[in-house]
Amino acid sequence: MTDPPSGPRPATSTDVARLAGVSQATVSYVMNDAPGVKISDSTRERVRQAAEQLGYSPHASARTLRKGRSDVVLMPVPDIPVGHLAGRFFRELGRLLRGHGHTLVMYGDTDGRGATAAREWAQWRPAAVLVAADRLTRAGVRQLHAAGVATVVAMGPRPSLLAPTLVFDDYAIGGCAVEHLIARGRRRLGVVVPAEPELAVFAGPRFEGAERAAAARGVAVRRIVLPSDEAGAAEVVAGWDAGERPDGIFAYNDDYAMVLMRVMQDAGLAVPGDVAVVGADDLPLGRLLRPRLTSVRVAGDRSAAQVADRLHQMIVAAEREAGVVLFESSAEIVHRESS
Amino acid sequence: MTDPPSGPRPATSTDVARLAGVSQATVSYVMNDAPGVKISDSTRERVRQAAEQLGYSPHASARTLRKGRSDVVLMPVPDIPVGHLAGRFFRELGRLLRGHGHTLVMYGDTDGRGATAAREWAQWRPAAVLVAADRLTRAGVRQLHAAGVATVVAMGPRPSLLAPTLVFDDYAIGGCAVEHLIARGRRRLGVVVPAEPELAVFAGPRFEGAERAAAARGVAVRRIVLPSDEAGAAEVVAGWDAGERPDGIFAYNDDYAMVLMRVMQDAGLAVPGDVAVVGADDLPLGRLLRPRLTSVRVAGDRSAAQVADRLHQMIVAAEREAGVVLFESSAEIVHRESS
DNA sequence: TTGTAAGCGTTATCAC
DNA sequence: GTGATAACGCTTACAA
Repeated sequence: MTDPPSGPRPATSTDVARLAGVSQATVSYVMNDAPGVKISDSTRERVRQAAEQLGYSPHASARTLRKGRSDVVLMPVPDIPVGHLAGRFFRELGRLLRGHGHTLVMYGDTDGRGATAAREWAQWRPAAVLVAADRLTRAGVRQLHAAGVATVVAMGPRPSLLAPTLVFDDYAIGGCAVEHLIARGRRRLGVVVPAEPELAVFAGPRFEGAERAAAARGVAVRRIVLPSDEAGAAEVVAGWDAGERPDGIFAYNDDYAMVLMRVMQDAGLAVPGDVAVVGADDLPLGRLLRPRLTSVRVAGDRSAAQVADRLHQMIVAAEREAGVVLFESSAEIVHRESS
Repeated sequence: MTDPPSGPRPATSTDVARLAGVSQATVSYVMNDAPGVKISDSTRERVRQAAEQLGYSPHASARTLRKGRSDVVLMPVPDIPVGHLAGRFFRELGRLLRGHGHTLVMYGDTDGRGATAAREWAQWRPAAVLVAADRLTRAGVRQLHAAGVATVVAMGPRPSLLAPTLVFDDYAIGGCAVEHLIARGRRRLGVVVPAEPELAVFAGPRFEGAERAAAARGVAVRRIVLPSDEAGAAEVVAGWDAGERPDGIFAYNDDYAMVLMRVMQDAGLAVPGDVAVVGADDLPLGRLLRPRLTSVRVAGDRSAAQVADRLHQMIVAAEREAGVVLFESSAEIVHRESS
């Protein structure tokens, strides 16, 4: 791949041993606080000093090779924009996993799935793989397990049949929004589906959830395919007849809600007078709009801390029961002025 | 760290060799398309088949150990929220680096700096490290080079003295905004500095850039420490005397600009009548506001493709000249209704 | 054209 | 308590 390193070689444990005047194994014992091995305090101290002096940093690959598995929790991420909840959640999760001796790594891969993708992830012999549920196949999971990956965790809108799952419940988001709209007396409901295809993974469940909740109350919903740019959105709105125009819209998320509100207002429609609008994700900016945007807030039923603990436990025990829910997001309405 | 893997061991190149009836070395040759080694097509095919059948995935750590360096481009990221430009830029960069055989990896680390942090990054023997300029020290860079890291790249508002740099020019952003405000006839200028301390890295340069540009035109700027929440921001605005109130404000970025606009309007101030407001980052949402927000758009002087190419070249050649600018963002005003 | 064998730096199993 | 020593899976001279 690349040329060999030039310049001074990095210090190895052998170098440390030489400097400290002990055997190489002793260095390893000291560095890892090996259990069941007694090392005198003086030796311990000398080794520590020598390591410090040489700027010794154990070679992660050598360790992984020897142990058969790294301490990495691998999160392969294609180009999907990460929502706000997820963003915060994973930052926190990463911080917490460190406390358990793991390192959360976002791995910029292609958008492949199944066994082929799994093979690439497996190269790194991670302790766990955290990946979108729809990128897993039975063969892929098998491949990962065969590669010594202790734990495969799926992420998706519902429990995966292939692995324990972090459930980000997009169905509930749609349902919550629609229930609110109905409670506010709206009956001609519209649900935005982004025109941008990369959002389909989230949009599908949000729409379905909305549809189901509406159906349960005997209300129909209409699908509104909306582009995220103002001009395109304006065209969509301009195409509405007064009669068939919705009086309540779940706009997929706050971003689309803002575009929609703007173009509807420009078209002379009052929000919420003529049309109520509900977004999702509860972006800080939404509450600054006129009218302030009603939104579905997505929260977790469990803290990132609990997920981190559980994940660690699963890695250690090599648990791999499918269908288990490690985390489930909950949806709740934040009622403001737009609905 | 964790228990050893259970179940079937992952297939090794030796397993593949056995199945294909060739030597282990041959497997390596075939898998890597080794240059200067002729392998008959039939052998090649048999090896390929065997690898496929066993679901063989080469052990990245073994490869790294042997070669002394991995193909990873490591990007250690603490909890700093990534701006929009940066987000898009790095997604693109990641995609492009794959084409060169590298893998961009976001590494969730602590927020340490200097040699200690470098030691942790060095563990992975990455081909390159991409990191915030202020986390680098001379010792840290030396440590990385000693660990065989071919290339250390800094990211910051100006060329680093320690490494080649991706310059995200926050000075220019502040300057651009203030020049615009002055051109629009504003003379009592305010510059927002977020109350949130984690933004200081960006806020400092943006403020300084604004200050310098103003000074060059004989105008003073006033520092406005603004919290990001509406109530806090409202308090700040309420504290202004009519006389000393600014007539033009650079609001740090679009987020703060939106809060500021909202609370100023609620306080009875007209935008841009009484106060002109300029944001930065040109968020899509800004143009949806009333009035539509003027913003400083941050663009690149070079495409991510060029940076990827250059970075690859640097890795291969182990170039490490400090002061070189690999990328420099440019700032340009997007004039809308708020100024 | 293919096989043999020497390491890469670490951890773990034994002797001492 | 500490020190040899044998893997771990791979790449790459060099031998055949």
